[in-house]
Parts: sequence; structure tokens; C-alpha cells
Amino acid sequence: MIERRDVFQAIADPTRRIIIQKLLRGPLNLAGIGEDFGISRQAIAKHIKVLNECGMISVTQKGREQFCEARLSQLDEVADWVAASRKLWSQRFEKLDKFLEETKKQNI
Amino acid sequence: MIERRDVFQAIADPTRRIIIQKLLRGPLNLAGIGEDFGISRQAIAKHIKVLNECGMISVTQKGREQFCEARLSQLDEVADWVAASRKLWSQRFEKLDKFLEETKKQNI
DNA sequence: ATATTTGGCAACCATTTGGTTGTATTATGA
DNA sequence: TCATAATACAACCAAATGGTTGCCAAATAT
Repeated sequence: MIERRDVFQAIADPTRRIIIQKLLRGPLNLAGIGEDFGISRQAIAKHIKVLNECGMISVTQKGREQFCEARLSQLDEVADWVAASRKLWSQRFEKLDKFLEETKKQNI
Repeated sequence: MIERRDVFQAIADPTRRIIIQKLLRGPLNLAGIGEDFGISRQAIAKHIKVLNECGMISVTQKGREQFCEARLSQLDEVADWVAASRKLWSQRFEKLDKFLEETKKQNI
């Protein structure tokens, strides 16, 4: 099994995606993230740990509070993968077009 | 727990991402996907099932073979989410700029 | 000074995940 | 026709995942 725990895996969980969305408006402490969120503090703490580990958020201690901030630059990896896949995909059709064109020429 | 088994979860697994990359060059049957891939046929079949279930690939029966083809349109959901997140993120800075500007005005 | 808020730690749990092996079925090629 | 290639089906397994509860420690507010 290949190493997991990367950005792809981080955003795979819908709860974590919601947490990220919440953080987009500004930094929040764990309690703030937990508001209107039928989920225990500990569960949130675990998600925060995952997000932090793969660089999707940064965590800053401030007294007894822990402020989390989104780190969207890590999403580049995802965006790049999607873009690269699409590019390869479209190239596949170009190759097919070229092939059809060649075939056409030969039939004339 | 919220419903999973969506595109995000589909591309979360590195093995599945490799399978998708393989399929970008053209359709393959299960055996073809399994080539140079230290993994059992059954494991691949399971990944194929997941990818099919969330529309990342289409599967066509052809005699005894099962040809898989990539379906990249589903990646829109991922790309859109990333784009929307980035937009919100940048808006956050705009708001901060505006705030600072207002503050500056009042100080004059 | 004391109650409350914020969060850490640890144990526990059910389910899912990613994988395996073994056996059966069916289409195809020699 | 018959061996083989391509896949299905099922049972099983270890580890990871996403969650819980209970208790503890330390800042902070009253």
C-alpha cells in the first residue's frame, strides 16, 4: 500500500471540507470551528490534526486557544493533477483525430 | 457521518489515481490495468468498482472482457470546489484591505 | 478565589478500506 | 473440443477512519 495522508486524502472527507470552508472567512479556534456542528470537540481536533499534518491549515497557539487558518496553496497539488489529467485526456483525442486524418489521406 | 463515496473520495487513493492516469491514454480491460502493478486482479476490480460508482470511469462489456474508459467530466466537482475555495480566500484579503482603508480614512 | 472555557490525552468502538486467497464461470483461441 | 484467459463471487484479514466518552490541565473571566 502506498503512503497516504496527503492533500487528496485530506479533502476526501466531507467534514474536513466543511471545516476548510469555515476557515476561509478567517481564522478560528477549535471551539469556533465546532459551532453549529453536531460533532464532538475531539472529533474536530482529530480532523484539525489531519489538516495540519498535510499543510492544509496552520495552527497558532494564543494563550489557551489554538487558532487555525486555511493554507490554500496546498490545493495546488490537486488542481495541478486535475489539469494535467485533462490535458492528457484531450491529447488522446488529438491523437485520434490525427489518426483519422492519416487514414482519410490514405483512402483518397 | 455524512455520505461518502464521491469523486473526492475516489481520487483520494493513490492507486486509483494511478489507474486513472493509465486510462488517460485509452481504454483498457482489467488485465491491461493490472500490468506492471504489484497488486492482485481482485484489488483492481474493487478499485474499478469504486471509480465506476462515482462516474470517474465507464465500463463496457465486450465478450469476456471489460473495457474501462476515463470520465474526466466528474473532476469538475473537484476543480470547482478548489476554485470556489480560492475565490473565497482571496475575497477575505479584499475585505481586510477595505477594512484597513476605512481605518486609514478615519485616522486622517 | 473559583468557576468556566479551551483544549490535550487515552481508551474504546463500529465501520470502512485496501488488500488477500480460493473457487467458479464463461468467452475465446489453438 | 479443450485449455486458457478474463473476470466474478465470497470469505477473510489487518489496519485505518471517524466517531465517542471520560478525565485532566491550564488559561481566563467573574
